[in-house]
Amino acid sequence: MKDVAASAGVALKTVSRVVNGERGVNAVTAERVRSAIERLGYRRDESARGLRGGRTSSVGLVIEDVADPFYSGVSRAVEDVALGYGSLLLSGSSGEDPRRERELVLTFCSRRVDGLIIVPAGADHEYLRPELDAGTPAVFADRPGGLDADTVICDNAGGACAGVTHLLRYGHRRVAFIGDSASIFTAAERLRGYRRALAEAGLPADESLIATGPPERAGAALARMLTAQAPPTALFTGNGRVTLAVLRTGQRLPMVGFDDFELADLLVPGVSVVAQDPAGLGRTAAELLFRRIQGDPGPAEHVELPTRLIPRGSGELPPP
Amino acid sequence: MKDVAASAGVALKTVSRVVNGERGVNAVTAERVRSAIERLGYRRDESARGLRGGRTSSVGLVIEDVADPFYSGVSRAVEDVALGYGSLLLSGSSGEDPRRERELVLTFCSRRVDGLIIVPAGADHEYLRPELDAGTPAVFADRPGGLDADTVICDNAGGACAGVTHLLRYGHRRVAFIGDSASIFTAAERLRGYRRALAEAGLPADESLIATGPPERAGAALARMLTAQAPPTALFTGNGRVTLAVLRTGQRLPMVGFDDFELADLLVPGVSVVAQDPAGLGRTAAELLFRRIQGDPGPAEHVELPTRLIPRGSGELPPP
DNA sequence: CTGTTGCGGGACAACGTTGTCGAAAGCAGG
DNA sequence: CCTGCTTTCGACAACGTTGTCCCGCAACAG
Repeated sequence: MKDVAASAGVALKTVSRVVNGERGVNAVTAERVRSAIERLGYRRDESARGLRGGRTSSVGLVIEDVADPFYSGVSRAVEDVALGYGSLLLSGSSGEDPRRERELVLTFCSRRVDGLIIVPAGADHEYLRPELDAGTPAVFADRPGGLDADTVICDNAGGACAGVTHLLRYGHRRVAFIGDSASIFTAAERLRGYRRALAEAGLPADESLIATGPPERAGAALARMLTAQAPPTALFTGNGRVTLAVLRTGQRLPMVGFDDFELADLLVPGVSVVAQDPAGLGRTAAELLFRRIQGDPGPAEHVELPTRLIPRGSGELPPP
Repeated sequence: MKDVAASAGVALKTVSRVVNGERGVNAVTAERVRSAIERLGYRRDESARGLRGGRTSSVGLVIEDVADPFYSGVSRAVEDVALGYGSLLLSGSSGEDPRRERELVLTFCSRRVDGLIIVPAGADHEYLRPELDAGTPAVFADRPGGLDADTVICDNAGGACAGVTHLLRYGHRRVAFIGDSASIFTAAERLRGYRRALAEAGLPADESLIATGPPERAGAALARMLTAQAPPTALFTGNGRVTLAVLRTGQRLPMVGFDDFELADLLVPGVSVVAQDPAGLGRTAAELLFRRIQGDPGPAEHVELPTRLIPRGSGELPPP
């Protein structure tokens, strides 16, 4: 910018004015400055700008893994909203590791993001306190973060309950549940929904039909259940990765899965699912965040997004 | 930092020394500073740091769409490499729009990224010239960028040739090609590979068996071919989206698709594919970029990554 | 006692911006 | 001619860091 000013024979401030489209610059002078900018290939330094003013026009997003279609959908939606607000999205994958999540968040804070959207990997977010106090808003997405901050989550329990109830309607009385580790909030909620569905139907919950743990162990869990004395006649899976793991075993029994996935409709039979809306989740969280960034002071909001049952065949089969 | 210095009763520079682990600070003083940092919740401002020093410890990545599994795989790999180099990844989706790509790249440059990885949407990248001249390295990934910069691409033609040859080996003589718009580099290359395979087998290329255009029109194109006088007995699809579009038509004929995808193995028959390695692409491009950032001066490199044919059933069927 | 060395620590400038203030010049009205 | 207002523009400080230079002090050799 200094060079541009020298080249155009004006003061620094005048260049700044032209770049920012402020008034108070003669048209002729402005043109001279603009041509100097063009000639020198000058580009305003956003980080210096953020240093001087308060805003950096950037927001941070911490997800579990960009390569997971659910989170990449979230990411894309947040990016689009940020674009609309003239903001850049910084995003990173925590890989479900609380330490890495913390590291990412702190990195974003070091870059003075205007706000944060976090899919919590850990339970404790006290480390965020200084930032929140300093006025950097944060929104927790997909799972609650423990702090009294804005939160956008899906109706995990309700969705699971609806999915299981759907199976019960076709006459099943022994519906198994295979889900992710119970320490993960969404997994626990969905298990809660499963139990609620059974309770509402007046059925007892048989603990031998419930398995939780890493998705890669889901296949083995199913095999155990099917070879037991009283095997299930239907299955509810707690997330997309578990659903895939189960499908790969080759075992086909009536089932409904949590999370929609590409090609679910092309399998035979089509896989009935309880679908979340990743884009909606990302969009809602981002809109909420930008409202905060723009100064909305109200109390923390807790939004719950609905799920949608999509029947495709696998969930509409009666017991043998 | 000023506050920390005041609170610890030392000078600014001493705090800076402690934060950066420089020597020349008494252990007692250092401890006093550290406790002040803790007490005040101080966090070094990375943008001010980048302003003073040259490096910002960040790199930019422009892809077509994070929500596309291929690109999210690339993104994840680049992120992992960047993490290893202590660098933050800024990434954005161009949506195949050259204007948006340019805008993103310039935004990244405004933030003074140390380097760029670009999946080119447009053909002209002259706008990058000032940055390259200023010493910001750039690597083009998946497609060449026109400039004389480092490039990492897949062996599109070779992969397509291998896929088509595979079909020919099973006795097909009328293999159709349905691909993305010919204006896209990868699509054009794959079509070239298709033609090469036919030529090598001594077969004429029947233009009525070749269709290019947006994936959503692939289904219609296939329908036209199948109802024509001399329909194809096998099909090669030019990318993952086209493959999906074709599968959704419900038409099943012997086929091989470019790009692997989740669940390809669970369809009946399993879909044989020519697989690219998105993680490998991202990793290679990122490693190359960081070598440049660290000062490697050599001439522009052009890396070509191999593809892998994965037979799953759909490509191993003879003509009726 | 003097000169030298090393260590701990501080003052200051600079990075590239922008907000604040004020100066100079032009113009209208008296 | 003076006064008051507007337009145009520049000087300067400040944002949060870090590199450079310098100073004071203790230890040590001569």
